[in-house]
Amino acid sequence: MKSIDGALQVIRNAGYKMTNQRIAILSYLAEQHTHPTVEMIHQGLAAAGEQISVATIYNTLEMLEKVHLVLVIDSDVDGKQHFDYFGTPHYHAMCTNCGLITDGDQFDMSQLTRIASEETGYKITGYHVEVQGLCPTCQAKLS
Amino acid sequence: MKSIDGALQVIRNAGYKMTNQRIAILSYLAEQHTHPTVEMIHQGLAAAGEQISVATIYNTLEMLEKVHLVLVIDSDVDGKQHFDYFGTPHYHAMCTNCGLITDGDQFDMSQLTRIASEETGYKITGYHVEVQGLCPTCQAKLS
DNA sequence: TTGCTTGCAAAAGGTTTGCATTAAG
DNA sequence: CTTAATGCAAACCTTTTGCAAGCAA
Repeated sequence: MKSIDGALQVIRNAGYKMTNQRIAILSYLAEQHTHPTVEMIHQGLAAAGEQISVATIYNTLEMLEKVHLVLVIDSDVDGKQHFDYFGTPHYHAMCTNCGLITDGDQFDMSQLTRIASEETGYKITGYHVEVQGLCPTCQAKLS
Repeated sequence: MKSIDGALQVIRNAGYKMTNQRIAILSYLAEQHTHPTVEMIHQGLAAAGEQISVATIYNTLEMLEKVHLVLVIDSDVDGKQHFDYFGTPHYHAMCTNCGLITDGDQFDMSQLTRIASEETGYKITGYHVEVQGLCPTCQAKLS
């Protein structure tokens, strides 16, 4: 489980106020090994006794994305946004059958921003690398 | 402008019927240098005198994605699906300000599927690499 | 002829918005 | 105090769905 101390610092430094809701959402994200949707966050917190409105969850996640503490993953499998509270650079593998999202870090993406910047002229601020396929469970299930 | 002959063959081989709507949509995609949304395709075809329902456009694009002739790009900037009728492997640069999507092919992604397959155990069938940032136009506009 | 494809319109459902209330700094 | 953040519910809008009619093969 990741610590959220550094994250709280980033949020304060960006000039945002610290609220109980933001701490709760961040704590929830830090202890998840999944890539939750807004609905999952909402229900997960509700199950823990924290009633936070979906509007606030959307607001908070948007803020967290702005300060680069979370990554948004649009799933074509379920059509929902999934959120990734990440520490180290990594790519995602998404199962086209069940929608499972798995993290990976063995692919070196250090050159991507440099090459993309040179080729397109963009001022690069982030990236997202994803592979699609069948997860091990679905491979077994469908064989 | 790309030829659609090969694409038509792929569609037939996959067992789909060939309709005027499908040919029109494919032709439209082939002559675009943008990454159109369903709405853009619908209006673009309407402007050319082709009235095709959005339901059919959605159906066709889903079919084209299944046979790997188009790529779906979920834009976080406008919240819509953009479609990419592609020939060669490439990555995308998306402008976080105006939503412009630019293609690039100078980054070698040949190892991505191999490494991802080994690391995650997925049976990889596709990938999507995207960088976010400010396009040259927006850089000038915001400076 | 067969059944995939189209098209219309309604429904769905994730996300956004307006505004009054609350609380952080 | 001042202003940002929260919460509720309605509104929004892209995408999906059901079903009747049309058209490839």
